Amino acid sequence: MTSFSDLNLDPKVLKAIEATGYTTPTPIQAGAIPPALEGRDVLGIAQTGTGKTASFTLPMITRLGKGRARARMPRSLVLAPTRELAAQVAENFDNYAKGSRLKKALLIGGVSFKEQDMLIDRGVDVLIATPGRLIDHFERGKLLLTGVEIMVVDEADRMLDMGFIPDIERIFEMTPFTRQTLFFSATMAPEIERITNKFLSNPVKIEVERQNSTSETITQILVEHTPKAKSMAAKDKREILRAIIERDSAKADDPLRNAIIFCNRKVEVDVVAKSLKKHGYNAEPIHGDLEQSHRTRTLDGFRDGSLKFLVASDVAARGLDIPNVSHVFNFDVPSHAEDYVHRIGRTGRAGKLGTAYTLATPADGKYLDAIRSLVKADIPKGENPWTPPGGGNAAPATREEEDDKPRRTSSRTRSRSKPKSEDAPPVEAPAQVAAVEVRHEPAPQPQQRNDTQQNRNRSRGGRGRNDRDSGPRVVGLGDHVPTFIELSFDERRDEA
DNA sequence: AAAAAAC
Repeated sequence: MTSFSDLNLDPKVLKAIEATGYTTPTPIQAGAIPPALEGRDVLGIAQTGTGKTASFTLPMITRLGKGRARARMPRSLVLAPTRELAAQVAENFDNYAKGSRLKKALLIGGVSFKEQDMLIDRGVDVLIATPGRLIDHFERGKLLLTGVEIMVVDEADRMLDMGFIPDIERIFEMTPFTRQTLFFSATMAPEIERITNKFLSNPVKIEVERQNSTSETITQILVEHTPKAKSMAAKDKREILRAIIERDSAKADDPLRNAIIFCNRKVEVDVVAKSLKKHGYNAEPIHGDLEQSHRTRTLDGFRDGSLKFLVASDVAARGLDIPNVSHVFNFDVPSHAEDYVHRIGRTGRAGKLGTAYTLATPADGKYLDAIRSLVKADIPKGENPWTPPGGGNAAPATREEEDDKPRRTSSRTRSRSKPKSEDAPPVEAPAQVAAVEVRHEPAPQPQQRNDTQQNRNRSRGGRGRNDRDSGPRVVGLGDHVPTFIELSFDERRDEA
């Protein structure tokens, strides 16, 4: 078994790792760090929770150790899809770069440019950014990416989901082709494949399975409910949610200590958070419409335990590393099956046990099917601890007056009936997220490139990035005008 | 049916 000390990392980095208490690299770290240190491109196929972040920060710090940043010319660049993820990478970087003199800047939206500008002006070794803000800085002429030696794309599949791929391509094209690229994605969708073929050069491909501690430690439970009317679904689910919270808080083993409650829509996040608060629960919402400072504060509160219930949109579904989350609730069944895996992966982390509830109504059938087929397993059904007043679950409507309210109004917080949190024995059967195949492919063949000329002539203006494999035809950087510069603002906007 | 990311 390798240990970090076998990995040729900078002694100062090793010291910082030691201080964190880790001794053994995770599979993605063991696979990615050695080639990354050699300067090779790396294609890492790994989920969050596999130690992915350290697998690029550690070699980056080591490799950047020598050399010095120049004003406005960062030496490395890390791209992350959300502000929170970027901030998390920055934190990780701070931890491991303690002993070094490396300067870093975090470029994310929602905060002022001023401070970010100042840092860039002084020169940074590491730039950690979300695509939008990075491009904004670039457009203002505050930033040159021609000095980037190492570029990291984290959570590429999520970037794809969020429509960032064109931005990512533009950013790739602003950096020198001589850069080293470390590229991470949980899946290899065709579009991701295309990007990696285009921008990675003879990468070392490392594919690791979802960490056991994630899948095997999560108890998944499906709670089904048939509302008397469709419009009652949300209200009923809020009742069910509280009933489960009450029941599981009182459990002897693996009791509920805290929870992330995922909703599909931002308005629903607000409604559920408000409703929980109204019922005396310590809950706060988090989603993209909230001010960044508020988002940060809320997340910090949840991390340090002062906030017990985080009601979240999918902004918090992926990548966020929050240890000690005992429960995850899918208040809504996610409409993208992969999001299910990401959401429930927020619990059961670092070897701890976790419970993931999914509240479903008959309308969710086809999404549940998609989830079942993705995880290649059934989600065990658990008991619904809430009984609607005056009747069974599937009984015909008797309280129509409540149902007929317009949707907006009825989804406002009006929940009032006390949950009947009888001690229905929790029916739990452990389910596992299907393991992803493990494949280590240390050295795939070089890509065959013979379309250099076509690439060069493409209307988007970027020269073919693949020229790298077919000889030193591209000389220097001067002939390359970043694509987005050639487009007007309107064109850029229309492209998006 | 949506979320996220730039002013």
